Amino acid sequence: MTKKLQDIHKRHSLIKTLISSQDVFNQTQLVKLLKQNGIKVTQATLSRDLTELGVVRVPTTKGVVYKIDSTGVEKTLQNHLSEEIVSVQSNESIIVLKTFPGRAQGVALFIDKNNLSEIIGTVAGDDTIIIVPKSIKSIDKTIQQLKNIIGFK
Amino acid sequence: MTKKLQDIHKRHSLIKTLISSQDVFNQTQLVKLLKQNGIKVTQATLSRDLTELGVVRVPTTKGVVYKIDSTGVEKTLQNHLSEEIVSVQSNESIIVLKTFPGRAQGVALFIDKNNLSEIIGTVAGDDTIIIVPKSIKSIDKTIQQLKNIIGFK
DNA sequence: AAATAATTTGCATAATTATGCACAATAATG
DNA sequence: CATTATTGTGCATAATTATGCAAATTATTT
Repeated sequence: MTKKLQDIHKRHSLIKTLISSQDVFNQTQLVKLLKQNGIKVTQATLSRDLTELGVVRVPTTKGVVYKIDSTGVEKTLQNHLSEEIVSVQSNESIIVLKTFPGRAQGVALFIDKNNLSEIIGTVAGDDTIIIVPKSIKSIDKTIQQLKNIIGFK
Repeated sequence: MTKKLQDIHKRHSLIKTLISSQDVFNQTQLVKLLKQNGIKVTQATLSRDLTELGVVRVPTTKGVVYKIDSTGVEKTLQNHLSEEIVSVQSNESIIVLKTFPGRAQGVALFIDKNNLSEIIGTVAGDDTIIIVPKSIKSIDKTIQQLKNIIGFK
C-alpha cells in the first residue's frame, strides 16, 4: 500500500534537492527537471507541491528563484514528521518516542521548538527520544499534546 | 535635489512597514494600502520595488504573503553596496575587492548569495575580500560579472 | 471484495506578477 | 541655462502561478 504516498514523498524530496542544488527560476523549468529524473507532473501539481513544502520565491539579480524557506524548515518537517516516528510509549513518569534511525535529533529539535507547555525537556539519541513531562500526574495530557503537534495518530 | 529619490525611499520604507505589520497577499492589495497612505503607484512599480527590496513570497495556509527575506537583509543593501566599495583590482589569478572598514563581510555575503557562475568562492576580512574566479583564463569575465552585480562602475 | 470516501492530478483558465516600450522626471554635463 | 544622459513610471500585455472542477487513483469501511 501507499505506493502513491511514496511517490509524493519522493517527488517532494527531489524538488527540495533540485532547488537546493541549482537555480530554479520557474515551475515550467522544474517540470522539465523532474522529467529528467523520471518524474512526470504538470506545472499545476508543482504549484501545489511548492506551497505544501513552504518553498519561497526570492528575487535575485538573475531573476526569481525558489528556495527552501529558512524560517519554515519546521513547516516542511511537520509534513513528514509522522513518517519518521515509529512509536510513542510511556510509563508512569517518562515518555519514550522511537524514530527511524538517525531521525531522533531532528524530531526532538522540532518538539523543542514548539515549546510545549506540558514538556519540561527532551533528550535525543539516534533513534530514541526521552521526554520529561511537566508533571507525572498529567502525563496523559502531555502525551496528547505531543502527539497532536507531531501529527501522530 | 533628489526629491524623487526621497520619495522612492519613503515608498520603500512604507512597503517594508506594511508587509511587516500585516498580511499582504498580492500587489494589488499593496497598491491600495499605499494609496491609503498617500502614495499612488501602480502594480507594475510595486513589482519592481519588491524585487529591489528582496521581498520574498511565502506560501501560508491563508495564501501567499510577502515577507522581508530574513536572509536577505543585505539585498536592501544592494542599493548602497557600491557606496561601500573602494576598489576592485586583480592580478592574473585573483581578484581583490577593497571596502570601507568593517564592510567586507557584508559585501562578501552579498556576493556569495548571488552565487555567480564565474566565482568559485570568497574570503573576507575587515576591509578586503579575496575572490577566486572559476578560471584564471576568464578572469576578466569574472570581474565584469562581479562589478555588474555589485553595481560598481 | 464491493461500495464509499478521500486524495491526487491534469486540464483549462482565472489570477497575479513581470516586463518591453514610450514618455516623463530627474540628474549630469558643457 | 541648455543639452544630454540617466532613472523612474505607467500602460499594455506577456509570462508565470494558482485554482475550480472533473476524472482517476488510492484509502477506508461495510
